[in-house]
Amino acid sequence: MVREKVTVERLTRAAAEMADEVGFDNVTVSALARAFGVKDASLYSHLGNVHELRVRVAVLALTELADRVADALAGRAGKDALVAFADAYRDYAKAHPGRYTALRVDLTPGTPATAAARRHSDLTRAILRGYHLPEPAATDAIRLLHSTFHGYVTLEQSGGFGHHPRDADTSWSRVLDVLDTALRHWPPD
Amino acid sequence: MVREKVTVERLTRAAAEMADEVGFDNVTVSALARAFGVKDASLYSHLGNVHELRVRVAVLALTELADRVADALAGRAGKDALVAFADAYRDYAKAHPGRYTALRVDLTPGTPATAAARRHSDLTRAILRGYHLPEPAATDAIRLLHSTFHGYVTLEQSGGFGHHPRDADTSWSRVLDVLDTALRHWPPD
DNA sequence: GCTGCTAGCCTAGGGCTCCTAGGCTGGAGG
DNA sequence: CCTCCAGCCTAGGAGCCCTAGGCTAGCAGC
Repeated sequence: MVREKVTVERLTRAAAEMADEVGFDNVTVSALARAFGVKDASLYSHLGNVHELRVRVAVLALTELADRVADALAGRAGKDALVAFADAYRDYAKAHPGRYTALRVDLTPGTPATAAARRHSDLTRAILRGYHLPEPAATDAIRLLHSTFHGYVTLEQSGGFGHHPRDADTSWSRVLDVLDTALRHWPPD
Repeated sequence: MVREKVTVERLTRAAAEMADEVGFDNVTVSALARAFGVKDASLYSHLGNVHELRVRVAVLALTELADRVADALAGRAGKDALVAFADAYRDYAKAHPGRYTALRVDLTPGTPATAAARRHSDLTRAILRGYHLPEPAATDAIRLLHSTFHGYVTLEQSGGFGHHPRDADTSWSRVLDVLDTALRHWPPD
């Protein structure tokens, strides 16, 4: 473990990595201090409290996820965009389970988290551009997409699909087919 | 607080109530012991460790939820069954946020949790009876439904829908309409 | 009724976590 | 050169999880 200069940014990144390795709930101020070769009390020069650390990891994750999704969406429309978004989302969650779990922390309004969350919501809305849904159907559709992606990834992560032989990847692409159809034939009113 | 005889069942129920009131993560052995007017060390005559307590609450919640859903499904088929299931699910999560959160604990196989989880999965499958989906489409459909319900409820619970004026109930019934359509026109193969 | 077992409480205490208070120091800026 | 302060330290309190070991009341068997 190379002993780096302690900064809030480095602490946040280290916490995110630790979360992916040992689980978000096992990231503690003490463990982080140990990783930096420093006493835990010392970290309070950089952090207000544990909650701030957790929120920082959540914002980091939200930002990274939005970046990936934005990349994936670039130049795509319609089902292409839907699948790219969904895959980027799911791949991120798989690659960074701890960071993904961090997204569940209470992001009380007013924090920089709100901005990151808005960006995320805007990106989800961008998927719909190819489907030409008017409001309020668009909002309902976004909620459906977000719920399904989040739910699928969460259940998969917690092993909810392991009891059945059907491959989770296959189900996933089937689910995306169905969502695409749903968006193309969204009921009026 | 009436001081009741301490039993595992009473501890579990009290923990579930406490979870709904102060959040699942704030249910501790110490707090539970205080509620029973007893020292925390005393609870270890009844419980092996905190994890056991959490799993017990999760199993309690899973069982209660399965009961509600089973009630809701009785005598219904098709979209009726779908909506009844979904509403029972969402209503339970709203009424018992702490218990619902408990369902996210790792239910390692082998525990009585497995049985409760299977019952839950069987009930979800019962919804599909009216839609006549063959395997493996049925499994994919169950995964879609479960993901969407779970995701929607989780996001709603964590305030994810609060930023937009569109009513969460309205979106919910729209989502159910769309899922019903999807199940009726599930793509072949 | 007496004896002995056990369920279920207790105190004591160790280890980890979060966090506060206050002290020391090395290096940057005046 | 001297001052200041960022950023480390030690000390310590409080809460939580859990173990070890002791006391007691009530029940079972004689």
